[in-house]
Amino acid sequence: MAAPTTTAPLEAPTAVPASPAAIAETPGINAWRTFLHAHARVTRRLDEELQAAHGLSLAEYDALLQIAHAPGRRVRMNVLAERVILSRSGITRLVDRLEADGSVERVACSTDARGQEAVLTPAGLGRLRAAATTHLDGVRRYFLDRLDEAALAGIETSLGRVADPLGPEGKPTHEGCPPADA
Amino acid sequence: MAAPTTTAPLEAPTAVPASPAAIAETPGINAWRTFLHAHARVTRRLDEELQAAHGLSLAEYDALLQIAHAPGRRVRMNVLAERVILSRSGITRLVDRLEADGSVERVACSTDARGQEAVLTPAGLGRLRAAATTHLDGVRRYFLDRLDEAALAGIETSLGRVADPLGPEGKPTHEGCPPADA
DNA sequence: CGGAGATCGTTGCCTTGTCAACGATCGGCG
DNA sequence: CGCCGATCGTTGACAAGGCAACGATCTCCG
Repeated sequence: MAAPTTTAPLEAPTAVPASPAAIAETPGINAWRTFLHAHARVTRRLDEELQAAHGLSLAEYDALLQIAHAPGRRVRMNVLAERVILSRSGITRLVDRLEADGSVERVACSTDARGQEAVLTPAGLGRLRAAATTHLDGVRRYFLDRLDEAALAGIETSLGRVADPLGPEGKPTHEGCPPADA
Repeated sequence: MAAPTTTAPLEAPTAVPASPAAIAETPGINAWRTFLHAHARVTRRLDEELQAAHGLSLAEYDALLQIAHAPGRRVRMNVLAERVILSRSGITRLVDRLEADGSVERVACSTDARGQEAVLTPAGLGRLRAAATTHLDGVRRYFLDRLDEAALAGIETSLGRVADPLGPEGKPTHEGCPPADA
């Protein structure tokens, strides 16, 4: 999803003047606008770099990372979807791609015959580690280096409040199908 | 673009343990993660609401808004593209859609025969104003209300630094084709 | 003036991701 | 046990956006 950028509503349809003078009215709206802008710019950059250097999209990188961090280096499709914030079909396709280039394997879940797990292959781990360098470097350059510690802390707690509950999904993430091989 | 969510790299491929214990290593990386998460959640919500209530995507809303704020309620495709952060082809298609439902008209630019301008129609203005209510309400609920003034100010200046130059585009936005009718 | 290169908006083709629908399976209740 | 609704992952059809290429035009420089 490309990320749009602005927000403010408009004046009464008064004459037909032209003055873009009255933009900021809802207090704080500029913070929101800045937020959107920052996200759009940075993620686009990061995605480009990751793609150029390793042929991975940001979403794919993220998925690999999630799998790598999971116990047994395996994750139920299910869970992966919500961790990466993608629909189930989206995850199916993303894992299709990762499987096609050998980064991941699909195995049936031992405790639920409906389930599939995405398991990281050694190749996938290698790819991820290589990509991580690029990615973290980018995050540093575009994000971390521009902010001092206080700002980072502020962002973390502020936006944490924003990211958290946000509606009718209060379920804690249940770990799906803890692998019998651990 | 759905927005991916995580970042951290991994441990040495030690044994094959399973402990996701060592995640945060690059200092500040959590701020980044939180940032991504907050964006993904909030924009998805806002987009859904806007879509449901007015049949507008966030990008379309944004484009309408940009046009409405421009002098003469008209903007060169060109300029619109960079304001909404979309490629030129992306803007062509977005304006196609807006034109199809009568929110916008395309007119040739009087001073540059290559140029097109997107002009807001009265219908488009109406749609925008209706949508603005919904949208601002959402922004308030999901974003502004969760942050106090200090946090908002912090976000604005911090992320402002992040959004700003960000690479080889230092050109100030030139206003394209100031309309002869103003 | 005239030609070379840049810029503008559009288009074809491709990728990514969503939604709705599907078959398979799970879980609970009679 | 047997059925019914919920859940899982996949698929087909589709929307949105990017890239590369195009014709038209502009701009600058000789």
